[in-house]
Amino acid sequence: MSENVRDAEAVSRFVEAFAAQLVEAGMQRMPARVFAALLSSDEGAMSAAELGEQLRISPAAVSGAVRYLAQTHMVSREREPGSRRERYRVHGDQWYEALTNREAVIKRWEGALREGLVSLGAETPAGRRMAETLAFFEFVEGEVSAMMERWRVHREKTFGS
Amino acid sequence: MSENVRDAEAVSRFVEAFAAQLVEAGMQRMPARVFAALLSSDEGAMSAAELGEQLRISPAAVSGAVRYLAQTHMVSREREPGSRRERYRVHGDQWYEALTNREAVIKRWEGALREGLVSLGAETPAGRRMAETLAFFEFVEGEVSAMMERWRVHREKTFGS
DNA sequence: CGCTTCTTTCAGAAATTTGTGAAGTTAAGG
DNA sequence: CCTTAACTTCACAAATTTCTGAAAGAAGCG
Repeated sequence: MSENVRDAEAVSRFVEAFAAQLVEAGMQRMPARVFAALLSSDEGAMSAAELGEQLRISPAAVSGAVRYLAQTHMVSREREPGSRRERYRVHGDQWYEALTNREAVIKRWEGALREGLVSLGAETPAGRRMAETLAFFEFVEGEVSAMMERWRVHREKTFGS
Repeated sequence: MSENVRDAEAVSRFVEAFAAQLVEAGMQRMPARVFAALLSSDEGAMSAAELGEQLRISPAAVSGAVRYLAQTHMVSREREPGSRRERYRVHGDQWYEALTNREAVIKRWEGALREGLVSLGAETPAGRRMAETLAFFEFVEGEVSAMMERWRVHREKTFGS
């Protein structure tokens, strides 16, 4: 066993373990597996064919998974110059910012809460509870962007540019 | 239409709309609906029978939903004194702290990442990427508790004790 | 104790979700 | 243009999840 050949089985174990956690947190199985595979690849990028082979899934499954991941900004698509092959890349920093972009989710929660507030009346006990919940989300929303700013600083210090 | 009778249809609209958002964010349907119903109730608490009637679901469905919600600390169970009826309550402040308890989720992600780091080797490109990811989660974990502290202060100011 | 009321468990029917093969679309490269 | 490689879409089979009715299990109260 050569030392610089990645241990395919160790990689696979990680991919499946990490994907399982993502699934448990609500992500669909295929996007989770594809994402984990990209995260653990040395280049941080793979082609559809490579993904299909490593994960033993059909091109259709790869296609569906990467579409989802691209839409949610967890990976970006790149065209390999001079080829119709595409590569899917996890951008070291971009992806966890995307994770934080549950902001979109929070926004929709806020929308639903605001409507409820209107139709139930702000002066009812239920209305007051919902107003406080809404305030919490608004607070969090503001805090998150400040936190990401601090992270960038912290990251710079720890990992260099 | 009397003014102090809650408009059942408006409540229902809110419940279903808010629950739909929770579902979209990964929560199961019944827990989401039950939770939304509790949130929009004036008392912030309902019995199993009331939940079943309002949501048009079986006792079995209520039972499953509240078990999940109790496990994840989104609601607490209370025994109605002198009765075998139970009430399920959303504690104004307790529940969104529970939401923040995605911390448990993050902890498990960290676990998977650490294992991957070991088996892939910290000195590989993939290893470095995972180390940075891990550092991000560790950073977030610390920030979240500080944020909740600030929220409590902010809440005090805005809503009184 | 036994009756009654409420809750939980469980097996299964129904609905939904998931992943595939196959056909369809696009675009590079001769 | 035509060929061919790469990706996407779609209909369907399989697997999984969800919710229910029915039966069993607790716990108050007489």
